[in-house]
Amino acid sequence: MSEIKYLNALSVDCVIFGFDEGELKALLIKRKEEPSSGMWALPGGFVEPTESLDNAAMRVLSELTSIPDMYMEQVYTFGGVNRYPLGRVISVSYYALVKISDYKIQATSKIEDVAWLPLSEIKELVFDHKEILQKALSTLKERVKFHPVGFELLPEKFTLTQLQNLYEVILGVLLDKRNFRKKLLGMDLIIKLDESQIGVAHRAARFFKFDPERYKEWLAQGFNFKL
Amino acid sequence: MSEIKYLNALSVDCVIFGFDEGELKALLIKRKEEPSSGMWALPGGFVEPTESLDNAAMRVLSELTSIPDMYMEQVYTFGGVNRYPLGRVISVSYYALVKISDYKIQATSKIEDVAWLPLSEIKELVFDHKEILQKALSTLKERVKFHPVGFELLPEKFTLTQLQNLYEVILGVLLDKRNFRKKLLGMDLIIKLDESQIGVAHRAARFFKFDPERYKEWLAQGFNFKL
DNA sequence: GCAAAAGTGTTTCATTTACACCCATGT
DNA sequence: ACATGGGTGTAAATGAAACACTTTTGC
Repeated sequence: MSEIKYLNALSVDCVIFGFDEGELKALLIKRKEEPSSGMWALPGGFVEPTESLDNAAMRVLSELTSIPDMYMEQVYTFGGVNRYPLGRVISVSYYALVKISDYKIQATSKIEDVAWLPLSEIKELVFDHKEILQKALSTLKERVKFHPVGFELLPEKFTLTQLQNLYEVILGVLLDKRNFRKKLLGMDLIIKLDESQIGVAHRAARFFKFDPERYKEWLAQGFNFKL
Repeated sequence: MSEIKYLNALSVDCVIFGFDEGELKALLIKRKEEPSSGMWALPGGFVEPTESLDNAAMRVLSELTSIPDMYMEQVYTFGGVNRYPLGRVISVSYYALVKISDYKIQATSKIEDVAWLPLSEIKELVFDHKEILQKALSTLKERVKFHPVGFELLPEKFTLTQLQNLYEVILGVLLDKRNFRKKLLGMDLIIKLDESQIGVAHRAARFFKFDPERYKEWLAQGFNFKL
């Protein structure tokens, strides 16, 4: 560790998750440049010598979206020798959770196309990006079992059915409606609002919001989120 | 991502955990070179352009110990701009679990001293290594709750009291002896041997070993290790 | 009035917790 | 015989799982 010996290229790649139409989606870009022009890829970029990894990840996100302070977490660092075809590049991966309704694209010149793709429809990505996506998803799954981060994916006001649906999609299981509601209401984490859906062709659902105080507590200490 | 733009120095740092005399310990080296000569540090080294991150971590371990195939897992990547005083170095951290009885030092010329230090006695480490150690420990804590990795720290044959003691030390809680035994024996994970302690000034404890088949199952699927 | 989703309690079962005494061995 | 840790079971409480019908709204 005394003399700096080798230099390596270092990138960050971000898996940006959103929840929309009952599906979990990722924000992908279609590459405009070689290698692998025309394929879908995770948003990413090289780490500049003067920025921390977290800052690099935030920069990548803000070049693409205009969302302030979204939830973001480092996932894993991929360092296979041949993961990138043009030379050795190590990738530090992050995932971010965004309220998809807040989302606004800021297209940049390098990018041909940007889209929210449902995870179920993502077949192939450039390089090892599919593997990075899988790892981010499994990290999210683990995280969501014990910390209330799933809420970052919902709008400010949401119904209990939306919330249940979100957990079902992330965890890949079906949950019992009554047990789910019992558990969540018992956690004192959400607050019932005086507002309901309008214009729906069935009984209107109540909206809820999070109690930010309790949210912070649960986020720090974790819980046993067995539903 | 198309042209490789910036180069960064990249190191791996390893937190090597061992369990001995009822304590959790880490294998540290005393630096012989500047900067911070004479201070304790995590074993680490620069990542060579031709090796994967995992290989770099294994190389660091094998330069120090002669243990084949120990349990190893990536923890986190530290990329603060000023974490290393002589220039920008990003550190990918790993933790390893070793059966301390197997351990044999292979001193190298650069190292002044190598020692197993109990975590409770580790006050200060070079650079941000203390932070890396903390992160590795909290990752281990999380891991051990749902996967049977703690067993990697024990010798082939162990007593239930040793096992309980290990969990108590890692998790930082006291466990009930009867409940602990009930749970573990019910998991079908350990096998009672026909061998007991000898020469102890009290009733001799039975030795147990792991069932490697079940061990692999539990390792893959995880469990809810609420003790 | 019909379709579609919202909302609501109770019982059963499994898991977790709390708890205290006798046993084997070396000195 | 005494000190030291090994080994064992039961009851109470908590948490999870299973389960079906009524309500509200738009068409």
